[in-house]
Amino acid sequence: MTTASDSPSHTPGAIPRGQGGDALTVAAREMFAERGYHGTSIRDIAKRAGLSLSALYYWHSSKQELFAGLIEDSVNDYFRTCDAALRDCGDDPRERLAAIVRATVDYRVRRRVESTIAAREVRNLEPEHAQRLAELRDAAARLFQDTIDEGVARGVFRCEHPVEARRAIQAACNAISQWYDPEGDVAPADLADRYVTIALRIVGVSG
Amino acid sequence: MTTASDSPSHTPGAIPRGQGGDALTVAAREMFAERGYHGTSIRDIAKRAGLSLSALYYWHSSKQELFAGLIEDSVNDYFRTCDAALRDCGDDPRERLAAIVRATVDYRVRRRVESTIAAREVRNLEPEHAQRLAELRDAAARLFQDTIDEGVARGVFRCEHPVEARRAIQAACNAISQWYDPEGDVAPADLADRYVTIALRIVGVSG
Amino acid sequence: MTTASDSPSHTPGAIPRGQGGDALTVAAREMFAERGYHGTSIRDIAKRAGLSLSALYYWHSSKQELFAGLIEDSVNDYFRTCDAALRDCGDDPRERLAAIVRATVDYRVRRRVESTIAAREVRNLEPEHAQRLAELRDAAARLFQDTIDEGVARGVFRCEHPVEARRAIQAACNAISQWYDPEGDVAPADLADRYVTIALRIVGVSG
Amino acid sequence: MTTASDSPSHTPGAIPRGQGGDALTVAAREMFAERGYHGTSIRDIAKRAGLSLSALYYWHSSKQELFAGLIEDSVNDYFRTCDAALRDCGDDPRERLAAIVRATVDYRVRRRVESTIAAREVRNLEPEHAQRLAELRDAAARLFQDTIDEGVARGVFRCEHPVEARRAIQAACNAISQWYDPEGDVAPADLADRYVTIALRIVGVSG
DNA sequence: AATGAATGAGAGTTCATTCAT
DNA sequence: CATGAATGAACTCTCATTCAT
Repeated sequence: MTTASDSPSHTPGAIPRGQGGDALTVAAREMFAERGYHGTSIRDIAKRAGLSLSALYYWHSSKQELFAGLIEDSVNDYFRTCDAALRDCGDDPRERLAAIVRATVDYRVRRRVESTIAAREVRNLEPEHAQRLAELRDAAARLFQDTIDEGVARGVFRCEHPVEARRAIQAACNAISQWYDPEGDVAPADLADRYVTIALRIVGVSG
Repeated sequence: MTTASDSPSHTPGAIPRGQGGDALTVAAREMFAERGYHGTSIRDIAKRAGLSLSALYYWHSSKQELFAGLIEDSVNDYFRTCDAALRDCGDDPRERLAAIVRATVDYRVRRRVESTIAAREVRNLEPEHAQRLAELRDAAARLFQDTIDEGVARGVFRCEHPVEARRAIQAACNAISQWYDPEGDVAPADLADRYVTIALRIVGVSG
Repeated sequence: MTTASDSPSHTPGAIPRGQGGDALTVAAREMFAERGYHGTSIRDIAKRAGLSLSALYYWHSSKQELFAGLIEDSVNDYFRTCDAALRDCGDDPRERLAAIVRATVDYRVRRRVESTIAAREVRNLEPEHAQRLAELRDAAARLFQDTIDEGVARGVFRCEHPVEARRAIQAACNAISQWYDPEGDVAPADLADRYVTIALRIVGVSG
Repeated sequence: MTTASDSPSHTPGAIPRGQGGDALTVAAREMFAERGYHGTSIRDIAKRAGLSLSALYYWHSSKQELFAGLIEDSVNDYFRTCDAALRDCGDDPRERLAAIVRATVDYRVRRRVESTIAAREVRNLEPEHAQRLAELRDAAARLFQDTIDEGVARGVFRCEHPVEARRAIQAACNAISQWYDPEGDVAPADLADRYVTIALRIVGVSG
């Protein structure tokens, strides 16, 4: 809950919630999503947050740190969501795959904006952060892959190219944040159901 | 075949191939893909092309024009590929969906680099170009959707949510350019086969 | 007295006198006069002001704004000077013409530098500012013309071509800033007397 | 009649009239007048002349040379005009002053465009040309001044400040090119008459 | 906890000019 | 007589960042 970006980066103890710090991350999230990392200037962010440029530097030590904080925050959220979903379910591969898909859809809908940033702007992370993100990305891929492979091994999934299957499922889920309209008429839970069906079909479980 | 970006932007007739103009588009393509639009400076592009900054301006009237040219070129290629594929096939929805998927996979592999650019950097196109690209994007979606809907109508596809099906298929195919390794051991044709299978499963045709 | 160009262009209230902002307008005035608008680079201005290029952009939003500010300032000064002169004099056309000529000479001597800029560099003003300046120019012409016409009507001026008379008087006064040497031996007040005589002769009042 | 700018600057023998060379000087004259020296690019000139950039360099060795040629041409014209006028008149100061004024007005109307350039853009001449122009300017001033002084000495002019008188007369005449409209309804000859009257009044000869 | 003033580096773009053909 | 291709320097302007207050 307490994230790096809520407290001044150089005095990491004090947590003045709800003030300037928050406005900045909100503004940064929106603008990075709209215009990308290089397309967004730190002045623009400060202006949209209604603060001075110097105030931004009080809360964040650099543009990169502000940016990386957003992404890290969001990715951590994803893993917490996955963990929670898997904790509450048995060991049947169908059930497990469904849980992961549901967690992914949920995340892509709930964190639509940061999600888009993380997908498109990774290359702008400095090596340090980039590597950590790459590891998390791999971890997510393994989560899917292990479940699929296990299903194939147990004979409940019928799937000649499990790697492609995993890629297709992930790609489909990840794309959601690019088109989902929170004001539209498909509820997140319904959407999750539909993507579970799609995922199961891809691994050869005809719904 | 003859593309806008091969000739000086102010005399759009002549085609001096294999010269400075070409080197520039090649360099631009690579760098935009690696670092994005705003992350790439036109000095970098000129340097990689082995030309001076001013030479770039001899061939292209602006960074934007160079950028938009690349994307337009690539997108036109996609549509030519689709058209050709559909021309050579019957009217069975399975056959048609397979043809479109194959064309899409082919394009995403063949034009891996521009493809990534087009997907991630649309927002950096100026309105004029952006709109044209949006229209083409819609046209591509319709190509998929119409085929799927027809399949459902004829009863050969079994698919409760054809819009999500289309989105999943497109997302899966589009993602290819993000991970495909031309030096890897999966031939494009094989890859296409695997994605045709995935697509058909998504629309309820159990391969 | 307080002019737009003394405060950062984006917070047009505060007036930090005697600081960087002032140095810039001083430098700009001199250089624009010496080399003209296009002949003066913004780097030159910053250097002469002893500031960095970026500091200039802290105080002024663009070269044009800095330029237009100078001119506007100076032209406003002219009109204040004329108004004051006319307020303190009766309604005799001779007295009034003398007052306007005196105000004009005074201004051309006092604001020698900007005066030259305004005369030679109008065409480099962007439409918006240019139009406002044109209107002020017309107003000045009318000030002279009305006085002359009234003198003719009352029979105190003898003048067959009052428009040419006005043009000649204005041209003569305006040219002063091109040759006047503040270190020379003609005091501004004496100069004004001489030009009053010339003006009156032009309208047929033999001094 | 044959001027420097009509023949290629590096092969000063051949004179192919009426072709590219002429178009260039015409275009240059217009653009320098409209936008000033620094505001006019050599590309703009070539384009307006309907020639390529390289063609311009065939006819002129540099932007400066093209520019200086225009001005020199025009100033020489002025002196030829003055000489002719003075040759045809007696030695009465009134007659001589009238002749010079007439020549000046004639020139300012006939060579309106270059005239404006010469007045406003001298500072952009390189030292070499600038000095020559300054000398000519002085010569012109002397022409007026000598005549006025002679008139005063002979007692036909009544004029306490003959230098200011000269400046006023010159300024009035020179300004003509800034406002004269060749399509207006004042014929050059009439205009000259009016300015002769003005000049004589300035030196105390009541018309 | 926040600001106003300043900076150096680098952005995209245009300039006058050259030269082989 | 004229062109197409190229260059290096300079242009206006924006960037992320700093620091005294």
